[in-house]
Amino acid sequence: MSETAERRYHHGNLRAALLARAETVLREEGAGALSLRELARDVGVSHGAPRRHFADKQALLDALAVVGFTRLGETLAAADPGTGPFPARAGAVARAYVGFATREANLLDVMFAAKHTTPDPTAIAAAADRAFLPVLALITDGQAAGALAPGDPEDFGVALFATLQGLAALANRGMLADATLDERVDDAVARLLRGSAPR
Amino acid sequence: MSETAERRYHHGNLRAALLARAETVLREEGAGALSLRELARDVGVSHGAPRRHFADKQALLDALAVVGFTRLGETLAAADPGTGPFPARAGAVARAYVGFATREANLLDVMFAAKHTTPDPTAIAAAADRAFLPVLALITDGQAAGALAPGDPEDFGVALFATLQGLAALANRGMLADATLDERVDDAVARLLRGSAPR
DNA sequence: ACCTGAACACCGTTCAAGT
DNA sequence: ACCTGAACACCGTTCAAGT
Repeated sequence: MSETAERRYHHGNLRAALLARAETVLREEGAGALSLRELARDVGVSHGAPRRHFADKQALLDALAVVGFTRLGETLAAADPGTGPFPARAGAVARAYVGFATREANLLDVMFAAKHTTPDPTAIAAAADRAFLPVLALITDGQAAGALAPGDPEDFGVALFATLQGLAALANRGMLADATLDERVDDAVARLLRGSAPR
Repeated sequence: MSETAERRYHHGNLRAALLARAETVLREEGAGALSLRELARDVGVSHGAPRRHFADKQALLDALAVVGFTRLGETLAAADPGTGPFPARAGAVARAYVGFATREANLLDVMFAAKHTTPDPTAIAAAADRAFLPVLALITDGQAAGALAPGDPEDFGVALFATLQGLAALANRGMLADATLDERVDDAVARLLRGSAPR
């Protein structure tokens, strides 16, 4: 294992290894605990080596954000049953979103950090857009089925996303004492759906 | 309460001076630029001195969070005209919240950071509760006026706050390209009000 | 009581040098 | 092309000593 594995490792897998380790540290200890030097140590490489693959710490965080949006997109796509009444589909996707947002709270912080000042800021935006594509399709279905008033699907999409993002933020900060998160989600989504029905 | 106990350093109160300087740095450069050592330098004191007033960096951040919630409460209270139709009052308060949240984006990050692991975590929670008191009163008025369905005011409050917090987050991350923030706020609040009317 | 200054153990970043 | 290791300038935190 040693010779070939070492060689392969150092020739092409360092970026992936750093990213994987960073994801674990992020999940377990938060973004504040991320250190390029410690990551390098963990992965068995000198502290200067990461620079080859991440120009600076922010570049590493940006790469984590892209990973996060990709995972989120998969989660959302998998959550939509694709058939059945619109409110049931919307509720399933909504619970999946806040589930992801609370399970991966630290990752979410990195995904929505206001810092992305790196070489290619569009990479993150593109990953984010891709993640929300399944939701936009769902909304279009809802309009076609007469459950939602017609109009730009993004209007409802923004309102829905804002609601869920806000609920996740409250939950992650421990500010949702009285009711459970899913109850809050169901209640808020129900209000939004009622207020977005055709009139 | 009135614990401005006039601790003196060269020209006055070190704790207050550090806090004031920290608020400026936070507003202009973000939480990442906050350094206890630099703050001490700015204020003309040795790097060990802040420790007298803030046990560690997190204690400073927590104190900033309390300041932020206090300011937010004042802003919300001032925004409610106190009379007039409920939707107009709710709209005014909603716009005031997102206005604060976008004007003081860095402060908001600190206020809602998930870190508060310090001696007195209840201080922040208490400040937050106090900040939202005026909104709860407004909701009660709305129920009395028949604009909102009866029930625990906190149910509507959580949904409203989540929506606004989410919109502010989107705006602060530059993810609200198409429409202006106030348009998004008005649209989302209108949906929420329609969906929360008595049936 | 409040502040100073040295000390310690960590960082991120840069860069000449190795392979 | 990829990685090492020394160097630099910064941190947060601790603590004996000063005032």
